[in-house]
Amino acid sequence: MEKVGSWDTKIVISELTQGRDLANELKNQLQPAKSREACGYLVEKILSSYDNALSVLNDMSFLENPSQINGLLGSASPRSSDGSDLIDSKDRVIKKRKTLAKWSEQVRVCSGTGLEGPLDDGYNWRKYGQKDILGAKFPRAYYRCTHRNTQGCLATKQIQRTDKDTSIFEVTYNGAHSCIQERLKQKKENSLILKKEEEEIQRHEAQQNMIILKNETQELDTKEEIFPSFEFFSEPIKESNFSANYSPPFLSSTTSESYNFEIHHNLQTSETDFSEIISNPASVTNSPLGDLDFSIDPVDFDPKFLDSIEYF
DNA sequence: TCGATTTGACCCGG
DNA sequence: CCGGGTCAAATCGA
Repeated sequence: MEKVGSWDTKIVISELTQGRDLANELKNQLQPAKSREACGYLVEKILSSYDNALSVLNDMSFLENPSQINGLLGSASPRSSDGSDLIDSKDRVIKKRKTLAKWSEQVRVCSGTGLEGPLDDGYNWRKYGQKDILGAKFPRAYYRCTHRNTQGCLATKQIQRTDKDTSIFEVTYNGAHSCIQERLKQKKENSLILKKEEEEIQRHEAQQNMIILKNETQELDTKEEIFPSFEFFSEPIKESNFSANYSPPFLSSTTSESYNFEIHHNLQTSETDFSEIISNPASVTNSPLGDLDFSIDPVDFDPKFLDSIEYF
């Protein structure tokens, strides 16, 4: 394929849209199924994946259409020769901030699921800060890729528990991973990190509400209710490659508690830094969905997108 | 001992 | 000046 014009993009969008609709239909069909929890998880992941892909493609089709670029960038200032900087009204060169691909998710973690969703997104993160955010009940935690120094990976993420529903976490990802990670090894570590994080949030909440937990048992019970288990869900799912005969071991131990899972993707590439995403094959799996084995294969994925870069 | 986390200080853009 | 984001020394813990 020589290049991907808006017509080709429309086809891709159309195909993805159809796939999403079909997955939706599948979701409906699976309602009475016994293993609804597992199916629901898979279907939600499928849908999220489609949403992500569509978001990317929709943004790209924006960029392919010059008449829409002004709307996207506002009344853009003239650019300097290399296109990387902006020039203000007094002809001063303003270094354009290097913006990385940015997207966010809202993840609900409910009783009985043990689902941490993108909180365990298959990458090694190192916490480098935590801030109390004005007007927010819970602090925001800042993470960067563990391989920042060793591999120069610039990916970061922020995690913050939402005010209204304490079971929902807002996870904002910044930048694409350029690192190669050991995926299996890190999962247990992540689980430990998350447990600590949860404990910290609990502590913070307790402080804020001036609640003194009368005994340790009560505290443990509360933790158990929100994050009953980090590991048992994600481990088998991710390594099962979603084979048809896969039977999640946790289902037998899961009671009648409903599988309550909600994930919302909000992909933003506020500026034209798609090269951040596209040029790096590893970044294809940078999405929080990247831990899924059915994520788009970089080999099949790259050529079209690389061709489309020429429009940027 | 060494890598990860904590946390107050610092930086910087609005 | 304020608030969000990052730095880095102290601390933790495996």
